[in-house]
Order: sequence, then structure tokens, then C-alpha cells
Amino acid sequence: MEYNFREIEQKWRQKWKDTQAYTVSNESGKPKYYVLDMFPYPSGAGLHVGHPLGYIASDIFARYKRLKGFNVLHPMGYDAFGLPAEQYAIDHGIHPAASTEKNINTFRKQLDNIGFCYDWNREVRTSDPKYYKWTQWIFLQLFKSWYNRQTDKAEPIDRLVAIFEKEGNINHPVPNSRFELPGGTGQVFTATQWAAFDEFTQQSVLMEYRLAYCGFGEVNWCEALGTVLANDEVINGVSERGGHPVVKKKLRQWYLRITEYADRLQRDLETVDWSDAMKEMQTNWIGKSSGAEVEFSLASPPTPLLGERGGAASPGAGKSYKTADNNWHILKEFGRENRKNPTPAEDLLWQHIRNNKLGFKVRRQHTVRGYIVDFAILEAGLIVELDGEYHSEEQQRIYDEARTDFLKELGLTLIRFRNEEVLQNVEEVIEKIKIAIQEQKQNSVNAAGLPLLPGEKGSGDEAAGVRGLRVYTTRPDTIFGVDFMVLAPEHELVEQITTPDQKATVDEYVAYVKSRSERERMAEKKISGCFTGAYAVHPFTGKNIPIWISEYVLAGYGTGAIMAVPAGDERDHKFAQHFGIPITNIFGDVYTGEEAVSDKNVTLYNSGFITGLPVKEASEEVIHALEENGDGVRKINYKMRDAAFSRQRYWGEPFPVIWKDGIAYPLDESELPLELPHIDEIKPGKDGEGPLSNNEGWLTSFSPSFGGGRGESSTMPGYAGSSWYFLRYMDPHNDAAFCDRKASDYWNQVDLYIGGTEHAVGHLLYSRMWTKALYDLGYIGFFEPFKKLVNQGMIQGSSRFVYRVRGTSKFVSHGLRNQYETDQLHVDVNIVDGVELDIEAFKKWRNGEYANTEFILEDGKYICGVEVEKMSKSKFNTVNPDDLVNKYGADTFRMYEMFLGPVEQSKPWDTKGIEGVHRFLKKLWRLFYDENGPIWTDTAPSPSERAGGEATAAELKILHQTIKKIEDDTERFSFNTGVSAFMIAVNELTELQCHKKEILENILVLLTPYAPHIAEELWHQLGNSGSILDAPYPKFEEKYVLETSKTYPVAINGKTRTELNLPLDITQQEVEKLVQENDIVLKWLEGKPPKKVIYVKNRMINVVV
RNA sequence: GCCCGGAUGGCGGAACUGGUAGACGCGCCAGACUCAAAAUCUGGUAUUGGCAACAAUGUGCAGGUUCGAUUCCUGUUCCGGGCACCA
Repeated sequence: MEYNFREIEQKWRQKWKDTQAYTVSNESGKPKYYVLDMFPYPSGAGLHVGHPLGYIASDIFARYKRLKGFNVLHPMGYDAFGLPAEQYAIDHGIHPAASTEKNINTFRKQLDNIGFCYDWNREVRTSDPKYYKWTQWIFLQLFKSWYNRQTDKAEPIDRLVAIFEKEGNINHPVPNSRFELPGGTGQVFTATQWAAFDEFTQQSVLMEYRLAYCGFGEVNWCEALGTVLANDEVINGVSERGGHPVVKKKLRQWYLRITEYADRLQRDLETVDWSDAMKEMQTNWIGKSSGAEVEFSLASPPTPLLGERGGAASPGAGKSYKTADNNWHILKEFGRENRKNPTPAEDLLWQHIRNNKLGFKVRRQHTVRGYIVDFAILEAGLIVELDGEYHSEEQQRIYDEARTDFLKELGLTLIRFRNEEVLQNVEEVIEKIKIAIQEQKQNSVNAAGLPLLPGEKGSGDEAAGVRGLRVYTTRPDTIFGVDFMVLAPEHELVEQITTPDQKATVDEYVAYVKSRSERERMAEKKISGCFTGAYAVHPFTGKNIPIWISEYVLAGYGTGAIMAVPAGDERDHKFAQHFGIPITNIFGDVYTGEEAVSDKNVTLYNSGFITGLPVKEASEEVIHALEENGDGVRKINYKMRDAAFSRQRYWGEPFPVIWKDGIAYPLDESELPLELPHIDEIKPGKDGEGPLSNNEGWLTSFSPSFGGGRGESSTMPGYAGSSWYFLRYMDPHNDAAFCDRKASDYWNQVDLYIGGTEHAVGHLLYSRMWTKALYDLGYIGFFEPFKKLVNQGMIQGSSRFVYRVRGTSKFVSHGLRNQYETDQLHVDVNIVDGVELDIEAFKKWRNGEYANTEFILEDGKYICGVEVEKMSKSKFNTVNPDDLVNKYGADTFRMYEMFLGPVEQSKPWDTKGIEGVHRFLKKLWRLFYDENGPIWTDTAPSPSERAGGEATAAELKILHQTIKKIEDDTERFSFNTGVSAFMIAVNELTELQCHKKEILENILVLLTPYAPHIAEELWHQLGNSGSILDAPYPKFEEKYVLETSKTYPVAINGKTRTELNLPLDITQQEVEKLVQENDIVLKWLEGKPPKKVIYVKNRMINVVV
């Protein structure tokens, strides 16, 4: 009886369907296990052999876990929203909903062919309104939440409003440091001010806190296509389709405030079982770095006054705020001492007003003309003093009054608080300070010309409103090596600081950069940039530093500006060399002048007060000095940016918001889902809006409850639906919640997640953030979605080529192609056997396009060229799993995909070896049947008449070795060696002519996860009932595989020369003796005694001569 | 450019914690069965030299550590993936 795989597989697929064999319940006494695949985007090309690699691996593991007694959740669905369907619609006029539906049906049929154990009752589709109702709902939760840095979690926005009403935002600073309250009054407001804000201002402020918020961001804009493009749709500044120019454009965009989660996303990586490479990629993406943000004042007025800074030799002379007289450095020492021993009240107030929290720079223990003041807000001409205990002394009071008068003469206002005032109600104190600032600011306009504050920024007319140039650096220690500053070309200051004579050059350069994608800018080897004509002032030396712009500084990272230290940074070094900027050496002999010093174990040189200090200490000193002077703050930065969450596209989830008077209002949850309207023709909207903007009727249709307004015309990105789908599988049909808390408590984290590394940062990071947000808000009970992650490698295509002789219809074989001038053409890999072209099939290919072709053969064959490329339809190198399943069966296909190599490894597809696996299954079959029928034997003599007696020791050894190997290999996802172990077992059992049911039955159970159809069939043939998935998993017993001796390799100087069979319990002395009696060893010893004999039990013996 | 992987016979790969390099399969060669072919079965197969025993070489490349390195370290080349609107 033959192995008829077609009949068997079809039969069992139907039976499993009929018996609902893979339906999973949320109620079970068994322990749970959740195995998940990254769900596919149903592309029009259908499934190719690369897709199922991960699915087969997870299917094996899911079945294995089920056999081991777990209640296994193993679902599947479709990531069905996305750009390709939309593009297809634009090109072919087929609606995305229709093409997606069609593609899903194809995918499903293909998946079914392979015999997966998915519980299809739980299928999800992200484009289904029943599903995206909850995507929208989660968006609304994010919109209605903010991140409380004090409790370190997301909380409802109502709570923030309550806080504002009580104390303003003094304890909860605005996340975005560039934010300005209306009227340019900084970032901090009091409860009174909050109450006075109008609705628009209040909502604008809240928007700055929401986890899902609206802001402005740059996109790749293609005017000719009227649409926004992805980075990889832009090549060399033009669109991939059509080659139209692409520029950056600022558009209103939705964002997710993922940066608030940066630290937790980083920290919690410790709690998951992912590969180090994967964790490292996430770590790099998050890009946590610590350093300092330094504010350089601008030299002003620009260039003409440069020479007027007299006394530049004395320290601090060039500082923009020179407020003390010649004794200032003595006083400064006092100030420094005081700073180290602040009173509790001083410290408390300082914590509330430092770091620009008032919107103004505050200096502490600042020297003013012979006096040390507690706090100085020089920009506003305000001095804040706190009483110490000694201030109650009468004499002190008189002194204080005298000082007040003196400061008044200088045009400064002094306000004074008692210590208790501060300690008891710091909010009120701050409110008073703010009010004083407001008042003083108005007055100080008149006081602008006072000699007290030479070089004060803001005093010049042109630079009015410019606070200074803020840079972020991870190397504050190199600050004495700053030779120039570099701004991102799109930095907001560029326009303001550029001098008239540099304007033309700068404008030209900015326009050039605007046409380049971020990736091009990062990958650029050529050095480009230009000088703005402006200078910044060094906070310690007072030296003027030229300000440049260059594309190697990115606007989105840090402050969009850097202090360039050529001696300590390679890119800065190249830049300086290229433009001939003199380089300051701050590393002494270590710096050769050839390249920047990257070594961090150096001491500094020529660096003022940090000369001679090592990097780390120097950094600390510099940060302290900056903070004391109010010129900078310690700062932790993240490379990660907030995630752009809107797309100017049609085929995505609509935003459940309505815009009215510039305010975004959330739709009521009862109105969800907000369904995507069906539109007949998808075309871009005006001014960069998405296609939905052409549908004015729809945009205004859901606004009546708001009394007008307009919906959002952009849609959510692809990752919206995929950021939470693993939760929906737990409770897929729930109409009252995205997932019942009971269900998510039961299934909890995904125990095993399998998918490609291409999602290393995007999808995996967003899912983690959504999970954390839902956890914070109390909707689920775990904060990491995927406990263990296994990355399957990418299956590449192996392309085949034919060579057409130019100008003819002749094709020449690969080996002879150099004798002609040829064009290389892709040929369908499916009509090539290895490298030999099936000429008849080729003639029929593409509807007989090559029917009359002649061939120039070598050795009577046409040999094709080979190249490894990405698998794609256009390269004719895709292989359809359907064809292979049809020819060899699903079991063969599954095992072959696994046999190709380690799951994690990328490799090109090659169908060649599949025969071997198919042969193995046939060989397995022949352990049960020969041409005449069943041949298995029973232990009991009757009734089968084929009694085989007890299993022999050799047979039991094979069985138990296999049990151990398969368990080990399956547990560590080494499925390729697992398949190999089955082959070895079958080969050995065949050799022993073992047909004993007792042995074979166990082998079948082991095989079930890998080849479920044949295992189930033979299991039933052996007379079992029920499903083999419910059979007990064989138990490994060591006693069957124990050995008493081992054949050791004997090496001389590490090179194996012979073997010795030795008992396992032999001692070192005995080994040494036996080794020295061995003929071959003696030959290599050449009469000398061995230097040493190394004996490692169970491993090897090495003789050192 | 930056980040993360990978490289072992003619091919896919094995060697799990530093201990016999090449398991298992493909391909190839030889043989059996057959009029013949397919299928199936048996044996061989890293390279070089040798009838053989055996010897030398050998895990991308160049070094290092070690009694011993595919495995650890340093440098380097090539290939693949990602780099924020492809999914």
C-alpha cells in the first residue's frame, strides 16, 4: 500500500474542520500557552514560500505544547489596511476593500493547504469596522490621557485638568521644551492663569500633554503627485514613481507621545526573552544618551562689534551678562560655597524654577556689583531673595534695605520671601515671582539701555526675542574645544541670525537640503555646509564662535544644533578640515592633527578649569559650572522621536475626532466605529490633505452634535491596527470592550511570538507602548506584550537568468554567453531544474512568447545564470507553496521548510532538496506497510497474527534517543536538526527491520507537530481513536540509552590521530597508562615521554609532546 | 553614513557550555533490479598526493589567546536586514 498523501491530507483537513479540532476555549483547567505569528499583510502577489517559514515553526511549537498538556491559543488574522492596496486602486481602479477581500481569500486558501492548527473562529482583520472600532477607541484613550512623570504612568487627562486648576503646571512641566504660552510668557502657568485662559488656549495646552496629540511635522511632499511619500518612495530627491521632485513640507500631523515611555521601553527590555540583537536594535532606536544642554548667547549686535569686547583675556569678560565688578571672582567663590550649602527653602525654590521652568533663565547665588543675590532673573531684571535666620537681626535688615536701594538704582527689582512662605506654599511664591516678572518685563523695556547689563541679549533690536542658541552635547568635557557651531539647515534661528552678506548663500544651501531625504543626509559622505555670518559666545572663554549650518545636523534630534569639537568628533573634524576652520587641540599629544580623538580614556588639555581632568570628571565639572552660571543644564536625551500617527491616505482607520475653531474634539465612544466612507475614486486632496478631504459631505456628516466642525481627513498608519491585535484574539467577538479583562488576565502575555526582524523597531516598539498605556490605564494586567520573541530569517529568491543574443531571438547558455553580446533576462525559476532550463516549458512560458526561439546549448543543455535577490513577482523568482503542496503534500512541504536550516537564518529558497524529505516520509510509511499491506507487529501474539515480540534494547535505545533529541530540538527551535533526527531514527529502525507498534506509535506522536497529517493517519491505522493531538507525549527514560564505555578520540598536540574505547569510570592515571601503550601514540612520541596527557571525561584525550 | 546579523564541501546545513569539522539531506559517481527508463535499494563522495596504509591542507581574510579555536579576542572584506509614510 502506497503513501497516498493527497488523499490522507484532504481527509484529515476535513475531519479536523468537522470536529473543530483546533477550537480553543478561554475556560480550561490546563495551563495556558499563547503562540502568535506576526499576521500578514495580504498582498496581491499571494503567499510565497517565504511567508510560511515562521508559521510552520509556530505551528510545530503550538502542537508540541498542546501535546504537552497546554491549552494553546494559536490564532491568525490579517493586517489589512495599508498603502499597497491604495496604490493598486489608483493604478487599476479596483477599490481597496475589494482587492483586500480577494487577497485575503487567496491567502486563506493557501494557508489552509499547509494544515495549520489556527483557531479560525478568532480571525481578525484590521480593516473590519468591528475591529477598528476598538483601534479608534484605544486612540481615544490615548488622546484622553497624559503622562504623569511623577507617578511614571499614563493617567486620564481630567486629572491633569484638576491639577492645573489647583496649582497650575509648576509640578508638571510641558514635555516639549520648545513650547511657548501665548504672549511669549514661557511654559509655566499658575492656577489663576489657567483659569483665565480661554478655551482655545486651555485646549492648546492640554494638547501638549496628550499621549495622542496633534502637532506639525515635516513630510516628503511631491507636488506633481499631489501626495506625501514614504522615505523609500523617494530616490535622490525625486519620486520613485514618475521621477518628480520631492521637497519637505510642514503639515499638521497626529503623533503618539512615545518619548514619554522611552525610559520604560528601555528598562522593561530586561523582562522579556528576546535575542540580544533585537534588544540592541531597540536600545539604539530609543537612543538614550546623557549630557548637557548648553545655551550659547549670540554675539550681538553681529559682526561690527566683535572687536569691542575689551579685556577678553580676563575670565568671564566676554560673558553676555557681566553684572559684577572686578572683585567678582572672589565673590563668585562665596557664591559657590553658598550653592553647595543651600537652606531647605532655597533648595525647594530652586528645584521649582531651575531649568527654564519659568520660561526664563534663573541664576542662583549670583554676584551683582559686589553683592551676592540668592536668585537672579536677569532677562527680566528681577532679583529674588530669601531670608535666612540671621536676616532677622536688625543690622542685617538695614544692610538688606541698603542693598535693595542699590539694586533699584541699577534698575533691578528685588522681591523678598520668608523661608516659611516658601516651605509652606511654594506655588504661591512662584505665582508671585511670575507676576513680578510680568510687571518688571514691561518696565524693563525702559531700562534696556542701562550700563549694568552690557551685551544683554534682547537689548539689540534685531535679536529681540531670541533667547540664544541651545545645543545638546554628550561630551560637555570638550567644551573648551568648540571651534564652531552647526545648526540644522531648517533650524528656526537660521533665518534670524544670518547676516545680509551671507543670506544668498544660506538660502541656496537651505533649498538644496530641503530636496534631500533624511536618509540621504545621513548616508552622505560628501561634506557640505555654509557659514551664516553669525557668532555665538563661549560661556567660559567668551570667545566668539562662528555659526555654520550643515545637513549632517538633524533638526529632529536634540535641539537641532551642536557645538562642534573637531578634536573630539570625527564628523566635526572632517567638517573643519574641509572648510579650513582652525582646530583647537584639547587633548595634547594624544591629538595628532590627523583625526579626531575617539578614545574616552584621556585627560583634557588646554581646557581652563578642567585641564588635567579625565573625561567623566570633566563632564561633571562642566555641567556643574553651567548649571551654576545658568548657561546650561544636565540633560538626558533620546534619539527616538514621537511617532507620527497620521497618514495623508485613504485606506486606514479614520480618526474619531472633529475639528472646530482649531480645537480637536473626540467623538463620543458611542459613535464608534467611525466608518471609513466608500469612495469611488481615490485621489489626493488639496494642500497635502488625504483623499478623504475630497469628501466634504462625509467630513461634516458627523458634526451636528458639536454644532458644526469638520472631521479629520487623514487616517491612521498601518501600525495602528497591528499595535494591539494580539489582545483582540483573546476575545475577538466582544462588542462591548476591545478585550474583556477576564480574557486578557487568562491569556496574559504572548508566550511565543514569531516574525521577521524587519519589524525590530517599528511594530514591536509601538505594540509595547500601547500595551504599557493600556496597562497604566488599568485595561490590562501586563506591561509587555511579547514574552519570548523568535525571529525567522528572510527567505530570499534565487533568480535564474537566460541570455538573449542582442538583436536576435536566440538564447545562449550561461557558459558560452561571453562569446556573444547578450542581454540578461529573468526567467521563471519554476521552469528551471537546478540550473538547467526546461526548454519545452520555456517555449510555452508567457503565452508562447518564446515559442520559436533557438538555443545555443552547452553539452546538450541550456544552463541558466543564478543570483540571490529579494523574492518578488517581477523577478520571476517566487515559488508558490501551493505547487509544492500539490506535488509532495503539506507534510513534506512543512518538513522541508524546516529542514532548510535554522529558522532564524536568512537563506535563498531552493526547491531542489525537497525530494529527500519526501523520500523520508515514504520510508516512514514503509515501516507500517509494504506493497501487500500492513506489516506492523504487536507485542501481544494475537489477534493481529503479526506478533513481533518485545522491543529489543537497540530499538528502545533508538526510540529514547529520538525522544530526547526531538524534545531538546523543539524546545530550542532547532527544527532543522529535529527533522534530521527523525530521518536518523527511521533509517535505523528500517535497518533493524523494526515494525513494532510499541516503538512506532511513540515515533508518530513525536512526529505530529512536524507532519500532522501522516501522523494522524497512521495513528488511526494502528487502531487508535480520537486525535493524536490528545495522545500522551512519550516520556524519555535514560536507562535505555545509558552507555558503559565511550570511544575517545586521541589527539597528539590537538590533532586527532587515533581512537581508544575506554570505560566511562576510568581514572586519569589509567588513561595515561593506556595511552602510552598505544602503538599510534608511541609512533608520534618518537621515544620521548609525553609532556602532558589531557583527559576530559566524555569528551577527548590530548597528548602534548 | 549609522545600527543589527551572516560567511563551514559542488549545494542547504551539523558540530548545543573551547574538545573527533562536515551529522542529515540534495547533487554527483559506481553497482543491483529492468529490454530500457522511472521508482526503489546498496556502496562511495572536503581538497591534494598515494593502489592502500597514511600524510599534508582546510570553517571569508590577517593576526592573537589556548594543550586544543568553526566556537573567545583584535582588525578587515564581502553579503543580507533596518534607519521613523512599504508592511
